[in-house]
Amino acid sequence: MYFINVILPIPLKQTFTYSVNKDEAHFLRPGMRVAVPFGKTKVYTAIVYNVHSNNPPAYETKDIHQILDEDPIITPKQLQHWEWIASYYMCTLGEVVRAALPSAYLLESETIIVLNEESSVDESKFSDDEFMVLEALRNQSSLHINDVRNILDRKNVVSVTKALYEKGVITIEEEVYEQYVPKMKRYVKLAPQYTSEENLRSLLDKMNSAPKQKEVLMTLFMLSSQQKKPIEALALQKKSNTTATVIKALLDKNILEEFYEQRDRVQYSGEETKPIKALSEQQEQVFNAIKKSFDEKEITLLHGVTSSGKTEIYVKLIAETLKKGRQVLYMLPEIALTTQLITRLQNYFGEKVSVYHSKYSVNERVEVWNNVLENLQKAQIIIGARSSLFLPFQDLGLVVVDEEHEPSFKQFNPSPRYHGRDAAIVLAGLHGAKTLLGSATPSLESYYNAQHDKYGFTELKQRFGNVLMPEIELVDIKEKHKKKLMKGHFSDRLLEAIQEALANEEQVILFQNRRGFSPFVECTTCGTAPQCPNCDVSLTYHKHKGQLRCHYCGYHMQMMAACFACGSPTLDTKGFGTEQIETELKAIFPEHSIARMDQDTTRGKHAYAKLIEKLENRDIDILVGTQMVAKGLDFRNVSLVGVMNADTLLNFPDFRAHERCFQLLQQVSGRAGRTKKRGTVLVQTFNPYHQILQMVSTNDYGGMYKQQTEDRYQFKYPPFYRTIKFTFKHRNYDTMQKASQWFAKALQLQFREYVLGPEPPPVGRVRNQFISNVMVKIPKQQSLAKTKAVIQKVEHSFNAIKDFSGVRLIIDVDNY
DNA sequence: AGCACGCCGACT
DNA sequence: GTCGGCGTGCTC
Repeated sequence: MYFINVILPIPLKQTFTYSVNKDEAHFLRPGMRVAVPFGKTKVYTAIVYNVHSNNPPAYETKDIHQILDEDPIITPKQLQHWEWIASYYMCTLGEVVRAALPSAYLLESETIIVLNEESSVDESKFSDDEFMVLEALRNQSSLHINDVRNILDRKNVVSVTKALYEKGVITIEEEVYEQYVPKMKRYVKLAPQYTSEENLRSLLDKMNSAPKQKEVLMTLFMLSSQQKKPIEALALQKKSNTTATVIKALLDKNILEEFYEQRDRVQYSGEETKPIKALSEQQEQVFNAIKKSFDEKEITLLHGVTSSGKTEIYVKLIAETLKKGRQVLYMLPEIALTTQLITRLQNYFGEKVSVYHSKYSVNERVEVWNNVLENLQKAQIIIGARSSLFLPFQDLGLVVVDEEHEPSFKQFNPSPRYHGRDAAIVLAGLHGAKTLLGSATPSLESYYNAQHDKYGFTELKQRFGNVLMPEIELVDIKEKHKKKLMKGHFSDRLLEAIQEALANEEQVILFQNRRGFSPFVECTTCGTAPQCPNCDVSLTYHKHKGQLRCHYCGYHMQMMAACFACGSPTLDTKGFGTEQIETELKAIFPEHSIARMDQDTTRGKHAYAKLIEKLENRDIDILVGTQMVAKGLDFRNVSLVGVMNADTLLNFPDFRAHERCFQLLQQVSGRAGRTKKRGTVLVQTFNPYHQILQMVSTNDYGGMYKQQTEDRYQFKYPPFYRTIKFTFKHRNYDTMQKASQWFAKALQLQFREYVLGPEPPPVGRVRNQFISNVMVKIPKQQSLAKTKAVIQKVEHSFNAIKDFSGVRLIIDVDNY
């Protein structure tokens, strides 16, 4: 008797046991995929966890359906890493598997219905729906359950299919489709019998009557003498300037033979690689410091101001790692994964670079996965977003986490809620690889670790080529308002600066961290502001579309002409977003080209790239945008950056608001003056004396760090305490409230004053779900394992309470 | 997570 | 009286 335990890609804690025969048991190894029946109908792709012969006593095991792999596609190290993720972030292995594997590797069965030919059909007893399905089947012979849904235009089609099945009209099958389709390329070659001189000559003689075909043959000979590679059918056709029909004729006459070969979708076809640039003196020093610190420490933090040339240092480290024959993972936040950077690395490393992120198609991802698994040359360096840490590395030698402070490294939804940086550090540990964290504004936690000798630490203090850091000036708009020096949302100072930059033919970036025209609309007569029907927020006015929109659930409606409540037409907009800034700018600078960059204008596939290109070509004089403009844009000609209102960043209700504000403003400032000329940054604010803004203006990271760590210590936040956040969601307010209160109480029994809440988040209802949060703070000396064990016990009891069964509980470990 | 089974309101 | 709504419980 042989059994396997498998991981199913679903949020269930246990593995599941299936029976296999002797041959299968010998063939199967952990990390292979099998298709298994699960529940009454479904077939899932599962991962073999182990093979054994312990017959589970409590239930009857099912047989597996099919083995899907010849060799494991998941390495033992990966499984180990995934188990760490599951246990640290308190989720199931199945959830990790779902996040980790390219979706083409995780197929689920689909229900197919097929016409039963033998049945005699008494159509008079059919309902309309049944009849429609039958008609469709007569044309198509088989239907997906989804097709049936479309035909009947409704969601629940079980009753219809069931009825048809019972009448014996159809049979129902479950099928698993292989989703990954290798890309095949067609090649042609001369049929083998013509390889002898003699046959070939007589062939060519015969061909005089078919000059077109003869020409193709001659081209083929020419091409094969030039290159050893097989000849692509398409290339031949183009080169000999002919049509597919001519080639087809040659194939039909068996003069040519065709064959297909699998081809990589992701292929680097660039030029030869360039030698690695020599480092500046400063870079060289830092490079050596990093290597020295790697002798003692596993992790090193590189604090390098914007455009100080961090990438060159990474490149050199990567080159050294490759020399040792080890793989490199270069991780970046998704938004910073620009073509600019990828091309730069490809210039140095050519085809050794592979890219992996969510914009890649499922097929491309499978290919990168396989290349990494096989440790191929072209997968020596992986550049990717956080999900690339799930790839099947064989021998990782270096992990670079660039823009280490970026909050987007933390995944929130769906589970696993892991932090890309932290999970990458653990991965590096498993491989005995070194980790380099890089940032211009390191996260407080990483800087703290570096200060306390947990990480090594190096610093790049000057911008490359000694370009000066931009001058940052705070503009007090409270005073400007008083003195009536505001024009719309622009102070006279900002307008002046824009005019000056434009006069010098330089570009301007304006930053406003809110999209739309205004975050709410208010009736000046009765004070009513339209709210989202599904969420507890006011609707944002989008002037272009003439719509009111909810930024939480996507609800939208026509902008009304008069107040709903009192019918008065005296509507006023409150607050402002990028759209309003754009509108005002167009009125003030009608002769200049103004563009906007936010979620609304970068929705299309290439919209973002197009905007960047326009900016590069100087087709845009002023760019208005949200956070998006803060990331990775590297433009020589931007001399002025304006922050429309810094206060919204400061007043964010989060313990990291000040840190984030500092980081964001520093990042935005980094966009200004990347060439010889010193750039200017103007920050408009109502609180010019706010400590954080003062520190931004003096570029005082150290001061910010000191002040913020004091705050964090006092208020018991990271890096001094760990936090775990629990979120409760339910469409009934009372149920949600009771559930969160119950949970908080249960936790308080153990953790006492370290439990916060329950309290509602700033937006207490989203998509008709009421929300409440509970937070646990864990002192450094408290055992994490024991804490999580207690939490799991509480969770277990919670799930056993029937009243709370509909309440969604979300656990977020390190919710920052 | 799915999915089936089972109990209560709006339609033929 | 049925259809179909979603609460509840189970999955090797």
